[in-house]
Amino acid sequence: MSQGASVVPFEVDASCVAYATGERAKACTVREVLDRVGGKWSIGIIVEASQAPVRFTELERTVEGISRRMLTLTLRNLERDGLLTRTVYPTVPPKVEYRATPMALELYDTLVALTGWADRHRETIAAARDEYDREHGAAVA
Amino acid sequence: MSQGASVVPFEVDASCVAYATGERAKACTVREVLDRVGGKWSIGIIVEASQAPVRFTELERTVEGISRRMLTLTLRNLERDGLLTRTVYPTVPPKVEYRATPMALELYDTLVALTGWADRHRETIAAARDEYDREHGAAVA
DNA sequence: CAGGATCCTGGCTGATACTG
DNA sequence: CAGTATCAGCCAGGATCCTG
Repeated sequence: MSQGASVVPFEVDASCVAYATGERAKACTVREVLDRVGGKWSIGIIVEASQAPVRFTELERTVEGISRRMLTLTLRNLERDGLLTRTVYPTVPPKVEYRATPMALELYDTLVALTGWADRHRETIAAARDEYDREHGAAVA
Repeated sequence: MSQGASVVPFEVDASCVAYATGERAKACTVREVLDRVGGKWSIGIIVEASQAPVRFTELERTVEGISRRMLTLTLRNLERDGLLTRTVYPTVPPKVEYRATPMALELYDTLVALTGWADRHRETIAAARDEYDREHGAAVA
């Protein structure tokens, strides 16, 4: 985190540059990737599927608030992007297991760091929000 | 985005639990925090503002693709949550500087890790996506 | 059990125009 | 320069009903 540089266009690493410039053509943009991961339910699902293989209904209960539709959609997208594998067991009551791919597992630590950060600062953020609302007209929901 | 509390079967750490259970009441949910950070433009702005103080127009040029409106809105939200400070210099051409707060700076490394991961795997993801589309009837958008 | 299909809404978002 | 205001569109997301 260099802050000394005064002129500093950006001394960021390649990934951030690619992110900022929206450099495409090659493959997915960093933004495209982040959009997928940053989806409302993706993180929760990836985290769950990183612990152990999970079944559809399991996720439906674990990831609170998700609708069946969104679970299906998110699952499909994550599978499409190679972040989850979907295994169907042709048993009589169908059984489908989702598990994180190595690529997704590699992301796990970062996600834990992210949720950890969020967790550590929630109160501070809530406080900041309250104060901001108090100073400025309030009511911003 | 309303959620109820419940039980989490897995042995995740506290942050993930808080995330999964959507435990509120205290402060912001982990999800609420992540929603803010996970916004379409937040990461880019935080990353920029973590390098050095940035001005409005600077961000407008650096964060490619953002509209003036969204820049303003995202900036306001980030400021409200205490992730950015806004400094107004009452000069004749107005000058406003945004800089990341310590809390946001703490997040910087994680964000770099995240964008780094995204960058490293963009091609893999694009490939997985292509293959998925080829196997399944294509057109899943 | 694990989806698929459909309908519908609200919020995020972009485009455009105006201002201190 | 650094915003604010307004209008309109898209689509993520929810609710509901149906199936292999």
